[in-house]
Amino acid sequence: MVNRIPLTSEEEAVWRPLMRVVTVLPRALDDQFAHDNGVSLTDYTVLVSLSEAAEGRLRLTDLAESTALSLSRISRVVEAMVRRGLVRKVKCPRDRRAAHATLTELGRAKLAAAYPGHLDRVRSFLFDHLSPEEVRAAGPILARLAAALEPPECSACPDD
Amino acid sequence: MVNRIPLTSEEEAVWRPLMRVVTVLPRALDDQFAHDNGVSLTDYTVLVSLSEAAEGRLRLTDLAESTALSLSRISRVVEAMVRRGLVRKVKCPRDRRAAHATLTELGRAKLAAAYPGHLDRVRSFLFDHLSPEEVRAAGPILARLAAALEPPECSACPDD
DNA sequence: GGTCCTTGGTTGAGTGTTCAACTAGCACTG
DNA sequence: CAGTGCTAGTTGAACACTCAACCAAGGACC
Repeated sequence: MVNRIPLTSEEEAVWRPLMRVVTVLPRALDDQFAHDNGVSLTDYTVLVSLSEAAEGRLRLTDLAESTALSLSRISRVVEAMVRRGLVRKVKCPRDRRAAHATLTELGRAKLAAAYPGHLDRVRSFLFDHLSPEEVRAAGPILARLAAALEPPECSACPDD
Repeated sequence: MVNRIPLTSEEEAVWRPLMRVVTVLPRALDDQFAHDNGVSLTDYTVLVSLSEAAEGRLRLTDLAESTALSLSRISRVVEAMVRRGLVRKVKCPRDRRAAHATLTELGRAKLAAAYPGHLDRVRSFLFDHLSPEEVRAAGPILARLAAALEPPECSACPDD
């Protein structure tokens, strides 16, 4: 079942820098946020998710899903953001267990303020080093990889 | 100085799944390690770095560099691994400030035991979803990105 | 409308991680 | 060889994150 043939050197040449990117990139982005604005990368991700949500609100569970963070983490992060006035939590009238998170004006403002610097970093970390063709080619590949990592609840996968 | 033009949709299609991969992949690998063997992804990375080091040893600072982890983290991680008998710490005779970390037999054994399962996951997360051409194409690109993230001490970069 | 199972969310306690302050040893200068 | 400054590593204290236990509400079934 386990394939013991080691990675080819070409595979190594993909895996190693990928791991490097995966460990360094989040920290690099986080540092930038902490430095420029008073929000962490996690906070920023939450702000973005909420700003893009239909009706501008999300249940915590959906927020967790859309940010790829655990529910307990989202629960605490949102709690902290509520304290700082970035988001609001409203009890869902439909399901009294659920809570919706929405952006406050301050949250929206923080997001807008953080955006340009973030964009700048994204370019300098990533797109400044990729040709347009590479960008075009990378999209579908990354989408496939991201999908492969979601498995826990695969929507329409054959039972394996 | 800051380029405020938002990402193109093609860039979005790269950035979003990349962030997803970057947040989910480390956790997925870590879970596997925690489950299969008694080592974390961080531990495993340390074991690999040491096993590949010239003379089989590295100063903590170099270990931090080669694993892309902070020195203080490495210091604590190594301390914990010493307690568990996976590595040994030897005072460097040349520089009495420095300490070399080396693998113990147990550490080497743990690494060997963890390797096949790890390999398996690497394939199922990554290489099972890439064609050989994609692998070949991705290597140099990722190398470039990883290099772009290292900036703190750029070896031969023009002063900017 | 009671019983049982599931889902949404919170929380206590433990672990991991970071930052800044610190010790100790090296290296250069005079 | 005192003085200054740098580098290797450690550590306390704060913070982030996770896991598992938990409560409260919905839903299904009888």
